[in-house]
Amino acid sequence: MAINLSSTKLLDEKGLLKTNQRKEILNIMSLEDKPLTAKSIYNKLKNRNPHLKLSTVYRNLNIFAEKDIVRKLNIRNDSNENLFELIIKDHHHHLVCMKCGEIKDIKCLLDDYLKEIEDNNNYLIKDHRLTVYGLCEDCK
Amino acid sequence: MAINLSSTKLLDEKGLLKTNQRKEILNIMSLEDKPLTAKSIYNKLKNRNPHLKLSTVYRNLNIFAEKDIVRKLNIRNDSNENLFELIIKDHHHHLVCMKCGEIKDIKCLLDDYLKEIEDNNNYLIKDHRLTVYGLCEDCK
DNA sequence: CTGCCTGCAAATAGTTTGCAAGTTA
DNA sequence: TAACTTGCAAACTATTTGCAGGCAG
Repeated sequence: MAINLSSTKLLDEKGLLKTNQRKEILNIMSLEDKPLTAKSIYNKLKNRNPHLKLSTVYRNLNIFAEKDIVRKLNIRNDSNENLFELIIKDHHHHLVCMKCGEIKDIKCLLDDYLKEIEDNNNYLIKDHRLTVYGLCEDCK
Repeated sequence: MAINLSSTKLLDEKGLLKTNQRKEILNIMSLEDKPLTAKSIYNKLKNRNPHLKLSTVYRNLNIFAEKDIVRKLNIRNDSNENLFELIIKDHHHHLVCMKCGEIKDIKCLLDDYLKEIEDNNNYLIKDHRLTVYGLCEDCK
């Protein structure tokens, strides 16, 4: 389910300069059906653009995160690298296989629960992240 | 709600040598009502034991995590440091204030939802972590 | 042309590791 | 004493930053 994304339009909307590096980063992220690390994005792109630097990827991912184009997950991979995913309209969570590392998207059914938390704790709830860990069909 | 913990008993049960450093780390963690970073544990302990090294804290937190004494959270603080908490019998989640950083424990009501995920995806679910972000009473 | 962006190199910061000396049982 | 743990210093790895040149608008 690759996302159909117009990277130039998105960059325009957010008031960011439309550079090739930025468009390529967004395009790669929209083609993948899972969160990516800065390094994996870099590796996928450096064939086409040998001048691209990892620091540029990091820099833009941070800018995208500030502009709510991208979300920095609080799941990290085994190498302690951050994972990033495009923010798209449908909110979802992640189901992670503890053995092979497969990540699936799962739907969110937490609205009632969140309302209860909000009332009980006198908080204004803004966001939440759920990660479910288990063994996938092949690994269990 | 500091946990009443016998660190020596716990270390015994897990087959770990009962050193002062380990006991002190566990005691500090049981006194705190929130997840701690390696550095904050180190800072709290180095007054009493000036020889203690940060690497020793890290080393033991990792050993504790392997032995299921401690849990490494996938929330990180602003400095990108890992947070650790004692694993205690009652499962719970975290409610984090986005402004002041306060972390509260909240109860888990996800059993039905998890069962549904398990069935829908053909996974065997082993664990899950929810973090809810918002603004606390004082910050909102 | 003007300011934002990138490549490059070097710095930061969190965490890990090798080793010799010290401690636990 | 034998095995395990710690202090110490140094390495490692992910991420960030300063700067000069390059590119988008």
